[in-house]
Amino acid sequence: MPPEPSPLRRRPRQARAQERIERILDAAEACFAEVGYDGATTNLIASSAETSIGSLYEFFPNKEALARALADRYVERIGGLYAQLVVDMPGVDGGQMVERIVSALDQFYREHPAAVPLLNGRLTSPDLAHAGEIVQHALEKGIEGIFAVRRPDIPAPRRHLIASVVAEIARALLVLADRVPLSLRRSVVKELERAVIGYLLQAAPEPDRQLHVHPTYPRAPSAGG
Amino acid sequence: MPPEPSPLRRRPRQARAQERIERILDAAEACFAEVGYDGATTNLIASSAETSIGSLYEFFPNKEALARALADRYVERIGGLYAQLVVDMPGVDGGQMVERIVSALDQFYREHPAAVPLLNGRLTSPDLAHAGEIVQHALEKGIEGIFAVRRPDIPAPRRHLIASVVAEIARALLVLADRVPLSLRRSVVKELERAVIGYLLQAAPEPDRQLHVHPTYPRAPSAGG
DNA sequence: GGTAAAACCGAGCAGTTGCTCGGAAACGAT
DNA sequence: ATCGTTTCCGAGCAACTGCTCGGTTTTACC
Repeated sequence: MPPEPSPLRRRPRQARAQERIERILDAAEACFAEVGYDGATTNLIASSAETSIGSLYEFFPNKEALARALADRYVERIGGLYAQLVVDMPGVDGGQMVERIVSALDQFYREHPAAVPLLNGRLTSPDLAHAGEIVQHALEKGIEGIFAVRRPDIPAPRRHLIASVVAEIARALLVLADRVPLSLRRSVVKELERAVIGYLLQAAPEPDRQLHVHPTYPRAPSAGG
Repeated sequence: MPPEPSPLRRRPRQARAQERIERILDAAEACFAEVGYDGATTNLIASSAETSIGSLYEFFPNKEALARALADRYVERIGGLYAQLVVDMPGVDGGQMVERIVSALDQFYREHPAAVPLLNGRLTSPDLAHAGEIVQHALEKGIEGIFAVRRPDIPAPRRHLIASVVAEIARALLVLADRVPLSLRRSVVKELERAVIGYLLQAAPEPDRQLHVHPTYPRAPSAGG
């Protein structure tokens, strides 16, 4: 299935052009993250990349192509994140597995804040439909892959549903973690871990071994290690 | 703090004007739900309400006022939903409590699909900041109120955090439930119940009595009652 | 019917957006 | 230095957006 032509209008021949393209994508990412896809005008993106609107359209045929190119970078990055996780996954217990998945997703969303408006907008904005879909798909596929290593007994369709649910919960709570005062950020991420662990215990209880459970919530704000 | 003046430019004196206002709000809700806030032009909303753009601006000073008025209707509706729940809450167990909360939120989002873009856009669109905030606040306050009845032992700040987390999880998964084939909708809602129950067990385990736990996931698609 | 207020209308204005296009500047090869 | 290609530029166009305003129609009251 090769319906994925390069979103570039023209392939760069010189190094400076390639660098400029990267700068434009970085600027687009920052602008999308700050004011959303609709709010980010192409002129703003160009000037934010310290280039001209003409140069932007020299390489990207339209605004949608910016989102697609960004999504391609994201898919690549997500693949790397999960590949790193899946290799040493058999050696860790359930609680650590969740911890690592959450940590990886946390890192991803922090390094690539434009992923949020991209995923959010995919339902209403035609421009973002495809870009958002492939990112969402990569996220779910990665979680499902890790989960499959531990739980090959669960039928694939249900595994996929569980992966989707985990991906959605993680996205929702990591967005929440970003709006909350910085001092509360870590505690929201902790809640996210609890939510995922709790959900997995309900949705896919392990036959014998148990996920690590935190039976109490902290009463005092002492350092939670 | 009275910074909440009527979002109406002029108060209607005749019944037909009041009806027209309602029609415009209904149309705005439908348009926001279908193409998002930015995508819904005021001209589209007007013609969708089978009225003129002039009539729309006769009553609403600007586009933002539409979102605010819609948010006001939502807050009112949310209050009603929760009030209905909280009265007979002491008599039900934890699992039923979650079931009712989820059911109420499910009903709310289905009857008011524009709440989703409204809440999503509140972080990036200045127009939606206030409208989204008050709806989000109403949702969290409602959940927190119900939860407070059952768990007065949990400190208020943590109760609020838990309520926020539950509200976010519910929103994320109910949106997911709407994109999935209709035949899968109920099963996604079921996963939402599992997620909330699992999260509450992890985040706020009850001293003696236990939330109702579903220890296995369904192997066959037989009617899950 | 007369009349003043309320309600309604839609062409069109000012501002913005995505994007084009003709030409200038930088580059690589000779 | 010369020339063809690649890169860069930004004024400005066509389309669209939120919104106005002068005027018409409907209503309530006499």
